[in-house]
Order: sequence, then structure tokens, then C-alpha cells
Amino acid sequence: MQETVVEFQTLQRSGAVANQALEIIKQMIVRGELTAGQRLPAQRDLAARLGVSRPSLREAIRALIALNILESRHGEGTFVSSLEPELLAEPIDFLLQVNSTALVALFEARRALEAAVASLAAERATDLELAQLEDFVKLGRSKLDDLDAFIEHDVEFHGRLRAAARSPILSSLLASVNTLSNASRRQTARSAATRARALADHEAMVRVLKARNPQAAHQAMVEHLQHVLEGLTDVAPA
Amino acid sequence: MQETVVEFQTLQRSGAVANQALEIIKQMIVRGELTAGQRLPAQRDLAARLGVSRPSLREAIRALIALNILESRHGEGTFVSSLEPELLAEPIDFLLQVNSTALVALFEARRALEAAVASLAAERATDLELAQLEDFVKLGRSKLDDLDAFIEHDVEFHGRLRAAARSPILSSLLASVNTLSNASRRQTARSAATRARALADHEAMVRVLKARNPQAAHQAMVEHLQHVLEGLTDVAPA
DNA sequence: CCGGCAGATTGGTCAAGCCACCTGGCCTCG
DNA sequence: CGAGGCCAGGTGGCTTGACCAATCTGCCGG
Repeated sequence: MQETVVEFQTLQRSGAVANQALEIIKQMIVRGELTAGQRLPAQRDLAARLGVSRPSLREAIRALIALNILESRHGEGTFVSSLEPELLAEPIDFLLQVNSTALVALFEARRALEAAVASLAAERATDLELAQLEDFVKLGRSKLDDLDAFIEHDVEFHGRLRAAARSPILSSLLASVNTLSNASRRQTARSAATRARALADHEAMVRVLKARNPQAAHQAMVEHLQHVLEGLTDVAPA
Repeated sequence: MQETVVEFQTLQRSGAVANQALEIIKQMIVRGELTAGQRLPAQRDLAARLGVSRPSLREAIRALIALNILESRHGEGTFVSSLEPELLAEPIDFLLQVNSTALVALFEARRALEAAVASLAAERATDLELAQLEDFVKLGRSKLDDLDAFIEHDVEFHGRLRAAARSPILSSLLASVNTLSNASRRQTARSAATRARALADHEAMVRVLKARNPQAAHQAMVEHLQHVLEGLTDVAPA
């Protein structure tokens, strides 16, 4: 370990050693040197390789576990998690519990992305997709009374829109934002009136999509999510 | 602290002790026993109070730091963070770093996000911000001949818009998208004509912002990025 | 061939100590 | 008397070394 010391002129803030180890591991994952499910070297070996003590390495590992990036199994080893977006987004739940204004911020992001998706879907969806979407939306009528079923219906509606938009980046961003706000979705759909309005919005959306009108689709989605947001603030004010 | 031991029948998975300390601290924050900015007891004391060793407690603290729930300052103490929404950003960033594969459709995402930012900025920017932005854009004229200076100018223009939009989540998403597309920015601004058109777009943007017209701002941004995209494809076709 | 036992491997925890940093009070000097 | 510097105490950061507990592996005996 003669040359383990790397750019040390970086800010020497708190937790220099442990954070350094943390960043190195993170980068190894980002760069693909470590892939999902892969096993890390034993803590004793890895600590030696990184030039830090085992407790410090353990702090770094524990931090990455908290972020659902790593997981460790006693007696087996430490592994890279599946890195599923859902897992990686989970830690945010805590902040949403504590700070409800964060929820509103999330909604802004979702609105922007969903609107873009709707707009693209109006241009790129196949006729078959639109026909199937129309049929699917009709099924929603029978689910108005079942909260769980309707939530599932709503999720799939937006999922189909994403697929039709053919924009993997937008889909990926939206997936991130959505997994964050999934917890709140249950609240938003609580009242029957809210659900009925959502269904009506979905039907309106299908109409403008079939008319191949991107701008109208954009606008329709903004309004739809505005309704949802109102339903949310009704339930949980301030 | 005779009764520190709490529900131990919970799954005894890996990291039982450290995780227990972690959960206890988390719950104290959720319940409001610890509020934003408050100082925690010294690690040595807290470890004793929770009935764990200091290294284990440190693992728990490090995990909470990774989640942006705590922060520690050397020589001062460990504190509850501000718990503000922008702290959501960091975990999302990693998610995007890992997930991002397709660089192709990136521009769509940027367009959607920038447009949303412009729209929000039209509503939320202070008069002072807009006045300063106007002055700043004027400075752009003198930079038209210097490629590097103009790129820097362009980056700051969009940065100021983000700041004025007051939407940490959108900013964070956009930051991720931008780091991915930074490589191409240099190409887009290569021709003098492209730069002149970009500057004109910026000036137009300032006008609609001062008019407090969100929809026009949205539209102006879409058109602006459309121009940039055209400049890009001119230079580097498919 | 198979089952089980024993050692090696690995993560989990702890104890004790040193260092680096910040703060605040004391003391000295002007 | 005030201002500046010095120093001690408290705090987080890090290391060493050791032991415990869960798991895996392979050998050995039935």
C-alpha cells in the first residue's frame, strides 16, 4: 500500500477517511467495475487495499447500506444491491415523512415530466396503442369503488403513456420521481370524487392523443395533475 | 436508561446493534424529540445511553449522514440537518448515474425540464432577479466572439433560471441531465450564427419572464432548445 | 455415497487509545 | 481596564487488536 493516498488536497471536511472510502466504492459501481449483485472483497482485505482501518471502512459500508446501494450478509460477504430504482429511491421516504413541503416539490417535477411524456405520446404512439389505451381507460369505470384497484389502474395508465412516448430518459427520470411519491399516491386517491375526476381526465387525455395534438396533451396532463394535487392538499392541508 | 432495550423481536438481520441505534435516532427525529439543527449528545455519551459501543454508534451516525439526516462538525458535535427538500437531491443523483444509459434522447429530457423551469421562473422570480438577469444577458453581446466565454455565459443563464424557479427537485434532475450532455454543449455553440441566435433567444426569454407569462416562457424555452438542437445536428449529423 | 463435524472465512461488535479541531475561559501584556 | 494570545477540556475522526457469531467448505467416518 505505498501509493494508496489519492488527491489529498480535496476539502478535508469531516469524515475524510470514511467518506473517501465511500466515494471510491460508489465510483467503482458507477463506472461498472462493480455490478449489481457482485460480491465485494472481505472487509479486512478491502480495508487494507483502500488504506483505511476496518471500522472506517465499515462506516462507509454502513452508509451505502443505508442508501440501499450495498447489502451485507453475515458470514457470506458484502454485495452490491440489485440497484433497482425503487430500492435506491426508498431512503427518501424518510425525508418526506419529516418534511411535507418536499412532496409539493416532487409534484412539480412530476408534472413537468408527465406533461412532456403526454406531448410526445401524442406524436409517437401507434394507433394500436391508442386503441388499447382507450379500451383500458374504459375499464376504469368498474374500478371506481375499489381504492386499490383504481390506484393500480392509474399507475398503469401513466405507464402506458410513458411507453408510448418512446423516451427512455424521460421514463427513467419519471420513474425516479414516481417511486418517491408512491407513498402519497394512496392519499391522493382517497375520495370517490377525486377518483371520478381522475378517470374523466384520463378519458379526455385519450381524446387529445387520438387527435394527435401534442400541445393539448401537454395541457391536459398539467390540468390532470393539478386536480390530483388539489385532492392531495384537501386531505392533508399544510 | 434502564429500559433502553426496545422491541427486540424485530428481524435480527445483519447489523442488529448498529441498525437499532439508527432506528432509534430516526424515530426520535420523526417524533419531534429531535428537531432540525439540534445538537445530539456527544458520541461517547450517546453510545452509553443507547447501550452500544462507540464504533457501532458511529456506523449508525454515518448512515444517517449519508441520508442527509444528520451532519457532524469536527470539534463541535453532531447535529440534525436542516431536513430541507433540496437534500433529496443527492440520492437521486446516484440513481441517475447508475441508470443512465441512453445518451441519445437526453435532449428531450432537458427540454422538458428546462421548459418547466422557465415556466416556474416566470411565476417566482423576484423583480430584482429579473433585472439582474436582463443586465447579465446584455453582457452576452460582448462574448459572442469568444467560444469559451459564451459557453460559460450560456451555462450561467440557465443556472440563474433554475435558481429563480425555486424547485430543488427539478434543479437536481436537470443537473444530472446536464452533466451527461455537457460534452455536446461545446459543439452546439461552435458556429457564430448559432451563438447569435442563442443570445437572441435569451433576450426573448427575459422579455416573457418580465411579462410574467409562464406559458410563453415554456414555449420560448422549447423553441430555444430546438434551435440549439438544430445547431447540433448541423455540426454533427446523426 | 452420504451425513455430520471442524476449521477457515466473513461480517458484527467491542474496548482502549491517540489525534485533530473547536470553544471558552484564563492570563498576560499593553 | 481592555485586548490579545494561550491553554485546557470537550468533541468528532481514526486506528489497533481482539473476540463473537453466522456461514461455508471440505474432510472424515459411518
